[in-house]
Order: sequence, then C-alpha cells, then structure tokens
Amino acid sequence: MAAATTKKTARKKKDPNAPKRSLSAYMFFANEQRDIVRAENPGIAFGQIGKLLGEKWKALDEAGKAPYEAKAEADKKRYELEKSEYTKSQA
DNA sequence: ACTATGATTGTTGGG
DNA sequence: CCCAACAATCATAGT
Repeated sequence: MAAATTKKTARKKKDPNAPKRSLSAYMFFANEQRDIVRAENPGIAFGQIGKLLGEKWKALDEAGKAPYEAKAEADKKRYELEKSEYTKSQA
C-alpha cells in the first residue's frame, strides 16, 4: 500500500466564499492538553499523544468538556458571522 | 422533511 | 509543507 495519500481532508472549496468552519471542542481541549499531556510526557510522539488525548478527552466529565464546548460554541458563532457575510455576498 | 456527505478545525512530530 | 489518528461540527446539498 504505497499510495497512502488518503485524501480524506482534500482541501476542496465547495463554497464560493468558503466561510470555513468553526473549531471543535476537541480543538480547544487539545490546546490545553497539548500543554499538559506533553508536559507530563516530554518527548511523547504524536502517535501516542493523539490516542492518549482522545481517551482522556472522553474520560472527562461533562463539566470537563464544558469549557471546551463553550469555546466551540463561541467559535461557532464566529463562523456564523462569516457565513452571514458569505450568504449575503452569495445572494 | 429528512438524511448523508463533505469540508473544516487544531494538536503533535518528522521526511 | 503535508499527513495521519483523535474528536467534534454542523452547514450545505441532495433525494
């Protein structure tokens, strides 16, 4: 299997203005974990961190995700704004 | 109306 | 520079 291109996230602009998307709770969570996990695991490889993070992510309680979800919400609003322009411009 | 998809978001670390 | 697991997202299009 040489061709491991796996173009899952093939950057394909489908929208004219492409308001992009909003971040995910994971993105905010990762922002903190990146500091924590990596701090506790100095020199940890991305392969391990990725999986380890995911496990911990779900290991968190609702309250744990709360701050991250909250950020995701705020970010979504950010996207809404972009979309607003995008839709307007599109019309 | 509903569903399914696609595109995107950000992290890590190295060839 | 880009990729890949990891998770969420969630707006849009299509039927």
